[in-house]
Amino acid sequence: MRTAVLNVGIRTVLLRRGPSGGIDGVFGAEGCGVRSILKELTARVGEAVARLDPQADPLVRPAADESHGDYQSNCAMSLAKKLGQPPRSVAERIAAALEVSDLCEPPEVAGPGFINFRLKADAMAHRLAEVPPAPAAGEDRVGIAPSDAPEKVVVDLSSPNLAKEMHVGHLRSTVIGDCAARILEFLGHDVIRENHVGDWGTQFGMLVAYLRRTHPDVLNRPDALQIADLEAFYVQAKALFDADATFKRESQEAVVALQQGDTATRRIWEAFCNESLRHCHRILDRLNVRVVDRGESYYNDLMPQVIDALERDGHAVESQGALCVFLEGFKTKEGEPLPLLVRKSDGGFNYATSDLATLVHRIRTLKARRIIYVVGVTQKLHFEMLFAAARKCGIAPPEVRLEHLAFGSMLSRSGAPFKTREGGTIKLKNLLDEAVAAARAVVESASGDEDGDEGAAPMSKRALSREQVEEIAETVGLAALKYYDLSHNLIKDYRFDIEAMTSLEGNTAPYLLYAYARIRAIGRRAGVDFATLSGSSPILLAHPTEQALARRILRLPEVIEQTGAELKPNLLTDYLYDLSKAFSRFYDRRLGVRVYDAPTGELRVSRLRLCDLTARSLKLGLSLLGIRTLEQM
RNA sequence: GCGCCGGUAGCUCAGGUGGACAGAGCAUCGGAUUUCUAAUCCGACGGUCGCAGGUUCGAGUCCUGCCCGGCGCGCCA
Repeated sequence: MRTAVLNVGIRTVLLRRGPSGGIDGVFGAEGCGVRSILKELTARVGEAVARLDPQADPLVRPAADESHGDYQSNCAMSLAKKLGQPPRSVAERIAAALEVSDLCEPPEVAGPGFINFRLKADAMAHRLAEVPPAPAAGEDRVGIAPSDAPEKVVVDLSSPNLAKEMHVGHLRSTVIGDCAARILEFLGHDVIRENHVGDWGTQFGMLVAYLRRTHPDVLNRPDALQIADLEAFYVQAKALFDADATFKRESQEAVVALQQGDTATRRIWEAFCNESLRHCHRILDRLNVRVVDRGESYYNDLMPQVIDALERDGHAVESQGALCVFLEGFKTKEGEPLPLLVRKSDGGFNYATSDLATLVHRIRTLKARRIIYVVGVTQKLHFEMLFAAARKCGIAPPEVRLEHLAFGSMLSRSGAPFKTREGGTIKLKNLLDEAVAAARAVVESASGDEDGDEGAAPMSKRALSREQVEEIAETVGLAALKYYDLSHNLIKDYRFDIEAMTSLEGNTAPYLLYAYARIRAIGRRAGVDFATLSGSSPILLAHPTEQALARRILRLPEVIEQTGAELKPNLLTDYLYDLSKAFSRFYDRRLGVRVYDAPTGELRVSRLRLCDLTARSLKLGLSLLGIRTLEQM
């Protein structure tokens, strides 16, 4: 699939070559300075290579080793094999046919047949100078244009069960799904964030019955329902259910009443779900995650229609009393065909039923062209079967992309399952509090010592009030949690390590947030308004650290694009860390350059603009991860 | 049993369709320095990329077998 995506991307660029000879790619809209250099070079190499083989992939990528330049093309080697010619001579011919003098030094052929590109400093400077200033209000795109081929995308994220409180198991889906949605939105797509909450099933009969007993006034004032501890409420109801036969009967009757649409029962159920959703949104608000709530019950009426149609069309057949869709390639332990069960032998519906109905709704009503399920890897088989069944039954036509964005589990620091000492689930709220507390300790220890240790003097000028510390701790703590999650390969399990994630050193949110705050402080101290620094004066890239920083800033469009194409957030986190390290070197007193006391006024403005572009790139990148920045730390 | 996913430096992890000596952070050790927010920068140390074969000019990456760990495998979600 990855190959297909890349091929499509390349073809798109080639088709879009404008009369000017420039590439109006995803990042090349008029008036928006920064285009993806990777795309542009890919197009240029593609044109040169096409003379030898129209099918060949230009294989342009950032240089593996900076000593070889900024970008490299690896296409000559494989092409040479195909043509039966020496790879170096193929590379020489491609290099000779290339027209890249506006961007790069003359390309060099090296090693077995690599073609190396080194960007010209003035080309980089020119591109950076084209980036428009940040808008006074609203989103700063840092000069990156949105896609001109927007798609309707559904991201299925978070999706807790309303019977209980959100727990640590919901963190990854929420954070990863939000990140995917943000990146796709930024790229210009029309994203619907579906919070597919569990609001139906036998447990809700029990909860309704328990609510009747504990909150007799709920019917009179359903909106006033408050349950302080949802988890405890569930546990108490369950205990009574197991111990009390009368209550058990009431619960079962409530289930039936719910299914039959009994008004009073449904009002109680609704009151409970709304209260539970309020709990969810307290957490989602805190995480700054926006969703559309649409519970499983939303599909109640649709399910029988969908299933009846499957049965009528012969896609689903009865087996051992259950209605099944048989699919090729799936087997049971015994080697028998493994079907997807879409209706239980008791006539009831299950997970697969509601997922199929949900797909129908998303494709036919919401008109989604791409549906991304952000769900743990343990459900991989389920989604493979679901997708296969949806294809087979014609619910999902070929042009609709179905993706399971699978992620591994969050484990405890020791590598064991992440549970309380008693083996219970950990509430998500408690986890957030723990991260914020750890961040508070870090911020307090670094923001000037009230105990008055040796180095109090330099810190005193940014001593923070209690309120400021709280605000910073909240932002840093949640950022640390999200960033740590997103900076790992999604498919793998990872260990929850509060110290590592809140550390101020290394590839962490606190490091990046500090880097950002530090750059903003430069602007404040320099007494300039970055918004007015544009245009008039040039960007000068003479010093090696200036050039290194420029290179990093210019990679932002291609990194965002690739992160969105592959849905791998750690590509973006790695980039942001690399960018801020490049800034630290640029700003280093020994190996870097002077900024606001630069030798000339022109250099001062140029360097301040580099600071501004770095800060804006960091802010944009972090915002796509769902992380807020701070002007001061 | 079958299937899927992992196994990379002491630790935590990156490694785009096979490509240039396998990268980073932490930890450890050494250096810079009284500062443009040092919450920094530079350097060193550290790896038979689970094992064994194979394909290839070239394999952490592809193929086969095996070892270890995790997950999943008909009426839960």
